[in-house]
Formats: sequence, structure tokens, C-alpha cells
Amino acid sequence: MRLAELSRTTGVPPATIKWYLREGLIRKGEATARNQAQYDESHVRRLRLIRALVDIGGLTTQEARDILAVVDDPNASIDQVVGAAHGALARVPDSDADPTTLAQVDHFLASRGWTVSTGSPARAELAGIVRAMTQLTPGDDHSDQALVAGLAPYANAIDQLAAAEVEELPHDVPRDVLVEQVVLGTVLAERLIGSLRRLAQESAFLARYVTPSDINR
Amino acid sequence: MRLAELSRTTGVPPATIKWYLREGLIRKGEATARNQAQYDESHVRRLRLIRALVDIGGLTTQEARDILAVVDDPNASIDQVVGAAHGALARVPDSDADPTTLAQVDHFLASRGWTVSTGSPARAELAGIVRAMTQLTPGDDHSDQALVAGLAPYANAIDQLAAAEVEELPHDVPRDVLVEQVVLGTVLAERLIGSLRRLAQESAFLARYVTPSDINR
DNA sequence: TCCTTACGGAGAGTAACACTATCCACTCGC
DNA sequence: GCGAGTGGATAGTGTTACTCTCCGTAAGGA
Repeated sequence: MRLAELSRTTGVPPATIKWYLREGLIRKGEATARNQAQYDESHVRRLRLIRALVDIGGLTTQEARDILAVVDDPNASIDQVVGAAHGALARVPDSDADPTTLAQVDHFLASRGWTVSTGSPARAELAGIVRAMTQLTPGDDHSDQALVAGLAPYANAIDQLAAAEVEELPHDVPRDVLVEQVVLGTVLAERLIGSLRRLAQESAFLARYVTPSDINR
Repeated sequence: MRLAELSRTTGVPPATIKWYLREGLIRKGEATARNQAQYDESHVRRLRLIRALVDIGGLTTQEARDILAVVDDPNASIDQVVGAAHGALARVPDSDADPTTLAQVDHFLASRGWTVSTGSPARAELAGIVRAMTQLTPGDDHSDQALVAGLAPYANAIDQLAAAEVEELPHDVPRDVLVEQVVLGTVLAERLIGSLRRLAQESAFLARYVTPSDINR
């Protein structure tokens, strides 16, 4: 398979594939001459993975490259792969989180029995979200208890989900397939959950207010 | 309050506030002279809302502006506000979704009893996600039943969540406060769920593989 | 009153990102 | 033998979200 065919089967323009090659997101094809190279199914798969990460997951190509580097490293452990994916998904606030909010978040995590490293991007992100929500939500009960109670519905749903997800992880599968599935399960499933939630919301709103106004973009 | 103070209390640079004014994301302050204007708490609040939508929600300023226009329109209904937020959150694929996947998605929605409009951005987004996952997941059972089964854990968790969220919506509150809460509940909660899920995942992985490797970005 | 500082408004400039277009020497396939 | 196509490199483009600079004016202290 040459570049043009690779482009045709994946729908990615040739110029973009060349650029991905330069950026190191995909491996070079096997050279058959000075200006000819052969690509195979692994390139097709990799290209699809990149597009999924970028188009659906919303990652930058830099972030995708960083994750793929870990995926490709045969010595990287599963939690390193997960860590790379988590790092790319978190929107960590620029400024240091305010310590009060961070303490509240830690209190919440402890109440859930969730143990995470202090450097966890998701922890910093959550602190930023909680801070913004606190500032923008009327009502003045900003106690640790109020936070734990407010997040309870979300945390309950997630606890339930996490159990189901862990069970689904295949275990009799080669490492490269597994890590790819882990990345997909981390990055794509986050968007999946979002769209499902919006679908459920839309349905609930349509049911509540009988007028079915066409909700278009 | 003048521009500099508005900048100081919100942490948004003066030049950026000026730009938001030009772009129509915030209303002008009340002019007290040719080159003096007064801003108030509503401007502070609006600025915080914009930053939350953009920094946390990941919306573009265009999308934030579109949502805010609906929020500000006193004749807009709640589902129009929700629709605007959903439109901004969905990553709808450029090309038309392939009809087979769309049919599968509709079958899944029907199996859940979720009724949504055919123009729903979330429906198109879900089709794109399902398509990408199907292409990238080993195993060849791409039947409608397999999809319903595969999405079941997610849909179950979300059904549980949606019920709790609807209950939490305040109802004895002025319209402008309510619509703002709906926007926050739609946009910020999506990121909230993501970060909670990653936290739960990280905790689960730390627990499973005893070695607590520091997961940094 | 003068004078320094700050103000708002407008336009141009900038940095990052993700491509996209052009050019080139080469080579495959008819 | 020759034209379309190939891989590789470099430069250019469009978008986004600011950021800088300038200007005439105004506020507030000396």
C-alpha cells in the first residue's frame, strides 16, 4: 500500500499523512526505493487511532503523539499509559489552585475512599471546576459536607460505572492491543459519556415540556 | 467599579475584557463620561461565567457568545438554552455519519426509551464515536445487540444520574438565575464527570497494581 | 493650575495550532 | 520514453484568542 492508497482507505489527505510522519505520529513505511514506501494495516489502524483521539477525544496532535509514544514503548506499564491519557484529558488551571478548594477536594476524595497521587492532573482539574462552580452557584454553604453531598450523585454513578469498566478489560490479549484499548476506553469513553448524558437530558426535557421544539444547532 | 478593578477582581487582563466587550460577550459598563464607564457585580459574574465556559468547558468564545445570547434573551425557553449548550458541546463529525451506524444508534436510543430529535447534535456525535470504536475494537460482533450491550453500563449509570440531576434543579428561582444554572449544569458538569471518572480510574489502578508510581503530566 | 496617571475605544500585531500548497528529484507502469 | 505519481522538505494559510500600541480624554494629587 502506498501513500495515496493509505489516504484513500482512511480518508486522511496525503498532505496530512506526510505531516503526521514528520511529526512522528506514525512510523515511516518500509522503503522500497529512494522515493517509494510501503504502508500496511498497522498504518491504517494507527491513522484511525490518531483521528479518533484528535477528532473525537479533542486532543491536540502533540498530546496524541505523547500518548502514542507511551503506547509504543514496550516497557511502559498500563498505569503509565493511563497516566499519559489522563494528562492529556485534564484541563489543569494555569494558576495554582486555591488551597481551600484543594483541601475540600481532598476531603471529598477521602470520603469516597479514592486514593490518588497529589500530582494527579484530574485532582487539580476538579479543584478548578469546584472553585468555578462555588463562585457561580447561589447559596452560601461552601462547607466540605455540602461539597460531598453535591458531588454524591455524580460519584455514585461513576463508582457504579468504574466497576463495570474494569470487568470489561480483556486480559488474555497481547500488550499492544490491550494498551490501545485502554487509551480508547479512557479517551473516547469520556466523550461517549458526555454525548449519552446529553441525549438523556434532551429526552428528559422533551418529555417534560410537551412541546417538541426542534433543537438544532 | 472601573475596568482596572473589574480586571483585578476577576483576574482577567484588561485587554481581554476590552476584547470581550468588542465581541459582545459582555455588556458595556454604564458610561459616566466619554472615556469612563462603571461596571458592577453583574459584569464580574458574567466574566466568571465566560471563563468557566471557556477554560473549563472548553468552548470557543464564539460558542460561549452564542450560549450567552440565548441566556440573555428573556423569551428563550429552557430547552432552547439547553439546546444551545448541547450544540456547543457536541463534536459533530464533518462528514455525514454512515447510515448503518446511525441506524444502530437509533436502535440503541429506542432500546433505552430515549426520544431525541433527528437533528440532535449529540446523536450525530454518538454515531461518530460508535463508528470509531467499532473500527478500532477487536472482535467482529457489530450487531445492534452488541452495541446495546456494550453501552449498557454507561447508559445505566447515566439514567441513574439524570434522575438525580433533574431533582436538583431549583424551581422557585428567577429565570435568569435558573438558565445560568442550567448552562453550568450542562457544560461544567460534563467536565466534572470526566475528572471524577479519571480520579476513580486512577484510584482503581493504584489499588490494583500496588506500585504507586507518581503519575505526573 | 499643572501634571502624572489611568481610562475607553479602535486597529494592528502575535503566537500557537493544524494543516495545505508548492517544489523537487526520482521512479513506476504503461 | 514519458507522464502521472511518490516521498521528502520548506513555506504558506486560515483560525482562534488574545495582546500591544496608539489616541484623545479625564481624574486626582501637588
